Amino acid sequence: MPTKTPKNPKNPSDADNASHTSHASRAKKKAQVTPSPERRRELLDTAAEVFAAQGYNATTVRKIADAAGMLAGSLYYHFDSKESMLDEILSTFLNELWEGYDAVLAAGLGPRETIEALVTESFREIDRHRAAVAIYQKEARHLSDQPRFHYLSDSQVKFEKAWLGTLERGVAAQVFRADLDVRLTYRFVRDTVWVAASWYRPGGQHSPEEIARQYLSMVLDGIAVRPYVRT
Amino acid sequence: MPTKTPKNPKNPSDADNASHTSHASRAKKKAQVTPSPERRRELLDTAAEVFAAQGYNATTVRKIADAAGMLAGSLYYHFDSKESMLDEILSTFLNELWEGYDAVLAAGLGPRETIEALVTESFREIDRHRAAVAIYQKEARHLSDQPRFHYLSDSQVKFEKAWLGTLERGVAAQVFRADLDVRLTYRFVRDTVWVAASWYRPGGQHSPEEIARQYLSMVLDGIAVRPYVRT
DNA sequence: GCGGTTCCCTAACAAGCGTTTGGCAGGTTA
DNA sequence: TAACCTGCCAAACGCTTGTTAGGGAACCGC
Repeated sequence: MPTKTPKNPKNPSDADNASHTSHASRAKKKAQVTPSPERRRELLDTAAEVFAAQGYNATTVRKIADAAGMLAGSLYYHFDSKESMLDEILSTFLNELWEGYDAVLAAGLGPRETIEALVTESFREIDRHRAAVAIYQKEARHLSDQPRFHYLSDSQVKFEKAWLGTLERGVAAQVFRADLDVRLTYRFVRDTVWVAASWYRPGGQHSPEEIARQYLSMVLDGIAVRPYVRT
Repeated sequence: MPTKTPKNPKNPSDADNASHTSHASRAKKKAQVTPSPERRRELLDTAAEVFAAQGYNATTVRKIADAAGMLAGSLYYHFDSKESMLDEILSTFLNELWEGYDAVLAAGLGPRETIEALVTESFREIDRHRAAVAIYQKEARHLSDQPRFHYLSDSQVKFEKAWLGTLERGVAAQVFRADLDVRLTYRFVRDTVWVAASWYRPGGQHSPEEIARQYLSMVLDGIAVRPYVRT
């Protein structure tokens, strides 16, 4: 990474709307320059697509520019760096994700209903942010070492707390099996949901809700035929 | 990738022991040079570890050399290129995997027992080739575009045939539920197993067999408590 | 003690990387 | 008409990358 630390560290009119978790705190270098947010979104969408397909490191800034129909340098009118594109993609996704999750967790549902709602919400997020989810899965682990991406770890901790907590509540309430290792169960449920982003294509034959329904059916009841169940 | 196509395309004593699927067919350039296989293994192991931790593209050849306690150029005494290290890591893993799988599939077990055996075998492979599995998962998709790595797609096709076939047999034999989308179930089971490589650490508190047992229990019977089952 | 082999180091190479700089066309405002 | 943004291009920058060439130390069999 030839990041020759920029020579003009002037710190101008740092006035952002401050809702984002991470990239919002970064100062905007060039003072007079104000690119339109719509174009940013467009470019971030194509960038996310390329990142997801090729991997972040394998994606050159020239490939992104290519996909966007422009030249490499032109991207720097809209963004500070390649890394800040990644940052914005991931943090935007996580913000939206937690909006949904927090709503579910605040609803005061029972353990089973909470799991069902979380899974359904997750598939909706995958539907909306397929590329971002795919990037997250591939890169999160080694990104979270960098200070800039610490919010990834934070999110993961929060994530684990929500899911694990719900599972434990469920075991205590005897709606989930007590003979399983809860951590193992957590990872099992978490992974099965999110890896779906690697094969899911929006507009396919199954809606997010339908996929969620089937996944939940498998996770909760298993894929084996039951001998005979009396209720 | 500064791969300046080598200027000496001489094609010497091409005599390999020809068991490997992919890299074995590549000619050895330098005629007089014969590095020891043991050292190769060692270096490949550390390379795999770094690849798995940082991602293939983010891993520079200098980092690998560092981890191995040598200098970047020295690696080229043992290997043609960075890419051929990746190749050898992946193909070695896949060869061993298919040895195990083929044995299971040839055993003539019933559908449920086949699934159980495949899952158990998979966790054993994860135990043995954790790094390679992690690399495979992160990189396989975009690698299989390159001709050199076409064997990854081939393997995936074979893989799908084995699992999907077994599941369908199971549905026909009424040991697996018929009300689920079989493809979805396949992806579910497949993903459930293999993502474990991302958190599994050999020598942990659970043996591969124990993890397999719990995973199978979840996949087959679900995590919900059953009302009352009469056999 | 000599030729050969094994394994690594030193030092460079050209290509590709992310990024910067300056400028120019088109639209908007005055 | 002039001044001013916005969005992009053209061309270069310094660094890092994968890779190579040549050499040298240690050990071998003879």
